[in-house]
Amino acid sequence: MPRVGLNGDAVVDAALAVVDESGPRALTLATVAARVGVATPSLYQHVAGLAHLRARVAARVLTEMTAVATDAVVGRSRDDAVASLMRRMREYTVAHPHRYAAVPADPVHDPALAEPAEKFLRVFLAVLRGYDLSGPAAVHATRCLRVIVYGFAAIESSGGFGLAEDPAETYEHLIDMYLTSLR
Amino acid sequence: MPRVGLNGDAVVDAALAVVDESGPRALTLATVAARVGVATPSLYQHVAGLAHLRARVAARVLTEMTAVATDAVVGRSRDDAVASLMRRMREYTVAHPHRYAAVPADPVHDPALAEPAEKFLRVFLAVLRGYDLSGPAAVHATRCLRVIVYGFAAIESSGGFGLAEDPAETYEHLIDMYLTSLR
DNA sequence: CGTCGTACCCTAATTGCATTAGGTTTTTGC
DNA sequence: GCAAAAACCTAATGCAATTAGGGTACGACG
Repeated sequence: MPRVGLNGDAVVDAALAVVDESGPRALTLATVAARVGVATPSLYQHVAGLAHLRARVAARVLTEMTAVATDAVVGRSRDDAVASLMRRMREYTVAHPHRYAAVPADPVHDPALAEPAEKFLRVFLAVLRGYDLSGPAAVHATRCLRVIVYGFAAIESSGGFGLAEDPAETYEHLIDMYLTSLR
Repeated sequence: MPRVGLNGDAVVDAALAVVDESGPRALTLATVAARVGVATPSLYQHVAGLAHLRARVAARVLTEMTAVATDAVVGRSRDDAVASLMRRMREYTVAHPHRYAAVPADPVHDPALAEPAEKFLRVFLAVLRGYDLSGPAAVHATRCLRVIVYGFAAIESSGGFGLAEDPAETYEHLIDMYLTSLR
């Protein structure tokens, strides 16, 4: 019987493919096993179980988003950087709507996700360093940014904007709103 | 054998109790059945299945939120009404964090939820009628409001705000930000 | 007061998934 | 080549949803 030659990353790859195609709710060990051509229990050689696989998927997505966010802000500062960050985040969630939904709203609570989540947040904090915000003000500003980016992405990627108006335009309003509030 | 005398609403009541105590992910027919003192298959007399039960729970929550929102805005207008609406929505999600998470992000897609979701949205639209926004502007303004309320609630109710700063203060910033944007 | 029919509720059985246990075979390091 | 480790398998268990089909309380109606 030919051996597949799997490893943890390959399993996460397959899981990500499943998520992209059918959403996070379709992510089951059985589906992933079928996709990589292996019996379900064989996956336990590479991941500790469904919960662990989900965590690894989320970690992968967070890492990707951190890369996108970082790339969006290099060489920019203040309003330019913030607007670029926000637009790129939306681009990512539009391109991979299900992938986005695979990361829990509270990544910090999962020890396996704490580090990638931390790194992701750090980009937001860094971009706000261009404004002189005292300690607490920086926290509030970061949270507001996060609320807007997260809230918009969650609603848009689940098809929540039913009407004809372009969501991109709504998003520009939100960017304006946020930048104005930084004054 | 004593008969329980169940009905659809009682099942939804029990489901809501489960959600309140243990979150939406703990909502299973087995748990609900145990709570009302009945064998699992007996629930099918009153609800069509787990998916249907979830939809009914979500509808109940949406209806509740509509009542809260409506109450928050009666006798008020413009900034006063908007701020009151936002604060009351947060109060609700703080009081029932799990309940909030039981309604899907895209309620309009589920035919069973379309009507209560519609009614809920109508409150938001109504409160913005106090500003003279032309057609598309009203849509964008409603969406922005929804993004902020939803995003904040989602993050706060999942414990996403780790730091020491008071989330209420962050929320006031968001209210200010939004009201300013309406000028 | 009886009895009839409709709900209401049950047990039994099926299916799909996660997970554990315990083999067997391929690969790898020496 | 050979022993040990690693990758994979089948078999078995448990839990939840769902379907099928049978018994029984209870209200309506004679």
